[in-house]
Formats: sequence, structure tokens, C-alpha cells
Amino acid sequence: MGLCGAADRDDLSALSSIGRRRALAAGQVLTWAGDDNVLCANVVSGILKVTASTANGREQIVGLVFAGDFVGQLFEETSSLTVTALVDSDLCVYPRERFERVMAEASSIERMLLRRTLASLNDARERMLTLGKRGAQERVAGFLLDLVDRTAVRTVDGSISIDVPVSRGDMADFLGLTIETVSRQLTRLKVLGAITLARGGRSILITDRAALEPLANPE
Amino acid sequence: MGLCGAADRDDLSALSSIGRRRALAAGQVLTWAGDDNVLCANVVSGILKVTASTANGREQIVGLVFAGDFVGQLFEETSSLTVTALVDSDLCVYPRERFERVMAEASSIERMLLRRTLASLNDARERMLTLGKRGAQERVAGFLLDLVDRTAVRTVDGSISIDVPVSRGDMADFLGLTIETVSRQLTRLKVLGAITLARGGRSILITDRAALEPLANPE
DNA sequence: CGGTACGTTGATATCTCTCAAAGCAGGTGG
DNA sequence: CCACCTGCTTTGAGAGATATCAACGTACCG
Repeated sequence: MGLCGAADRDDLSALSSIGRRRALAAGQVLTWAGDDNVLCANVVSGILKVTASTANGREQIVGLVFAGDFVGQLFEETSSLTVTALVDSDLCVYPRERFERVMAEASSIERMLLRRTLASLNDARERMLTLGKRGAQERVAGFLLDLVDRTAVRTVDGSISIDVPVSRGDMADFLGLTIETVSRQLTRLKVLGAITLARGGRSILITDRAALEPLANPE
Repeated sequence: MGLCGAADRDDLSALSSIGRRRALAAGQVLTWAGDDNVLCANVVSGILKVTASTANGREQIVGLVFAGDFVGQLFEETSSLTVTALVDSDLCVYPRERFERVMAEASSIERMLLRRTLASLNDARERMLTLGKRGAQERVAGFLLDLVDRTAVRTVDGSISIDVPVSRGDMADFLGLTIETVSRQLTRLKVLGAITLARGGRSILITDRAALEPLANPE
């Protein structure tokens, strides 16, 4: 799974011979921005966040990494990003340089990674549009809809339950907002009857998806 | 040059056999969002912008493409981005699907493209940080400093001249601001003595780079 | 039964956008 | 050569949105 999806059998075994399993508890950091960029990894299970930060400490989540995804900055000597587990996660970790050398001989891996990187770039661009041109309500509503497609569980009554894997602070850092505006937008959605909050806000029930769509993409 | 940088000789000739030269005048569009995604290209000379837009027509420039860069969304059936020439440009255009097939047999091309895509992704992430967490002044000052590294020409008196390749509108779309705030920030920088404007704002002279740096990265 | 971390709510400040008008440069045709 | 037109830029005033600061509420955990 993951990088392995369509890769060649030999290439895979070459890779797996340099990989090491590693468990990361929620909150633990895999990689610090500024450190030597010594490793990369494939996510077996869990969710990680990738954050960039300004000189004065403001943070922006520039990517979320789910099971099957690859994480790491290949070909960079020092890392500019911090990678942190949002929930308990299992990784397959590789020494970066060795990974690059193996990949150079394993074109199926290279091809796979190119595909993924292109997909990530598309994601990143979609998010630039959000960060540059969308209002708070659109960002929050859009975020919920994205989550639905990734992590949703349908309940018996037809509404959709999301176990939000991130805190309000993470949502804010992801969306380029503050905690307070995220919270306010969520209660707004609650008042509109589009969602219901539970478990102190960590669990969101989407009761009216149709109501959410136009808020995420107004005309 | 371009994709060709370190590519294998055979791979290159395979590529060039499917490529076609094409000139694009400033303002002309190479690719429209929503159209069938039939082509990709290598920029020989010039500068292009890549824009994404919301359902209701707001635009965000998600990338600038310079000489030597590759442009196009591989492996996507329909394009979600519009690509437009900012200045008269020369391209080497390929049919997308054929390009993909040739690339599959040409690992040196694949490797090259992976490198570039990874670099674009890093760019994109840096820009997410800007769009999500930086103020107008930081964005504008930072933009100027970025341009310096790309297109600057040193003048005899030690100040730096930029021929800004984009209109205020483009700068605004790039930075996630409006034309007016970009303009205001520029005059602010002018008042601070960091820059001088000429040619109706199209040419910017950086008279005090040291003054610009802390504005782009305060603290 | 606190305590602590997280979430919500409120009041206010700040920033950027919006709308409107005026200034400037370049191009065209008289 | 000048006048005018057009598109871009600048400037201004005011509205609107989000951030900030502060307090309060709530869940989870020892």
C-alpha cells in the first residue's frame, strides 16, 4: 500500500530493505524545520501535519498527510518544514539519502512518487486559492466538505459523522484563520442547522450537507 | 536547458520529436481552466502565470513560470488551471498524453520532472505560509525581494532595478490582496525610501534592500 | 473534586476591501 | 504637434471582516 500501490516487486523489496517501522504518538514530531533533513517516510496509518513557520513564529499547516501518503522533502539538505503526528500513527521511515539512491535505480518508485508529488502540487494550488481569495465561512465549510470525502462515516439516519482529527488551533493554522474565527464560523454553521457539535467540538455531525455546499462555494 | 538540463541524449531526442515551437504574445492564453487538458510545455523564454479561480470568478495566481520551467498538469484529464503569458514568450509545446508516454520510457526525463515538481511544491508551500499568515506589507516586500533574485538588474549606483513583469492586478492576484492595497503598500515603501517607482509604476528601483528585509520578515 | 487544556463567546481594535474619483502614461487620429 | 481617449495606477473615505484581548464554559483526568 502507499508508495507500493503499483510499484515493481524488485523495487519494493529494495525499498523495504532500507525502511524501518516507527510508531508516533499523537503530538510527537517526526521532523523539525531547520534540522538536517535526514529522513522521509511512508504513512502506514494515522494522520500527520506538515507546518511551515515564519521567522517570528506564526505557523501555517501546508499539508495533511494520511495513510498511504509519502512525507519528506527529497533532495533538500535541510528541512524547512516540521512534521507532527495529529493522532497515533505508524510510519515506514527511510534514511533520505539512501531512499534517493534506491529510487534512482527503481524507476517504478520514481514514477509513483512523481504521481503523488503532482497530486500534492494540485492540492497545494487549490489551497492557495482558498488562502488567497476565500472568506472565513467558505474556508471552514470547504474544510468540512473535504474531510467528509476523506474520513467520513455515514450514520444510520443519513447524516454524516466526522471525527475531526485536529484541534481548533490546527484547523485555524490549516485555514489561515485564528482559533476564534474558526469557532465562530462553526457555531454559525450549527445555528444554520448544517452541523451538530459533540464531544466538546471534536466530533462534527453533518446534518445538512446540501446547506454546506453553497456556503463553501457561493455564487 | 530547461527539462533538458541533465537529461539523457536519447531521451531528449525522443522528446524533441514530439515538441513544437510556439510563440505566445503577452496576454495570450495557453490553456483554459475547464478545457480538455491536451498539452504541456517547456518555457524557452518569457514568463507565464498559472491561475486558479473560484466558482464566482475570483482569481488567484498559483504559480509563475519562468524560462526553463515546465508547465502543465500531467495525468489530469481536464485542466483546472489557466495559463497565460505575462510577456511575449517562447514555448516548446507537447501533446500531454504523448509526453506522458515518452516520459514513461525516458527515466532521465522523469527524474528531471520529479525534481522540478518537488521544487514547485516547496514554492507552493512557502506561498501558503505567506497567504495564510503574513500581512500585506510583508507580502509586498517579500514579493519584491523574490523578484530581485529572479529578474533583477544591478545599476551602476548600486541600487537594484526590477522590471516588474506584472501589473498591479497580477501582483494582487499573486499575493492574495487587492490592487489598491498593493498600490498603497508600494507607496509606503516609497515613502520609507526603500524603493522608487518609475514608468507609471511598472519599473521598481530598490534603493535600500536592507530596509526591505525586515519589512518582509519582521520581528 | 479540582485542575488543566481546549473551546466558546463578547467587546474592541486593526486591517484590508470596497466604492468612488482623480492622476498619469502611452497610443491614436486629427 | 496636440487633444483626446483608454487603461492602469494612485489616493481617499468608509464599510466590513477578521484579529486581538479577555472572560467564561466545558470536557477530560488524575
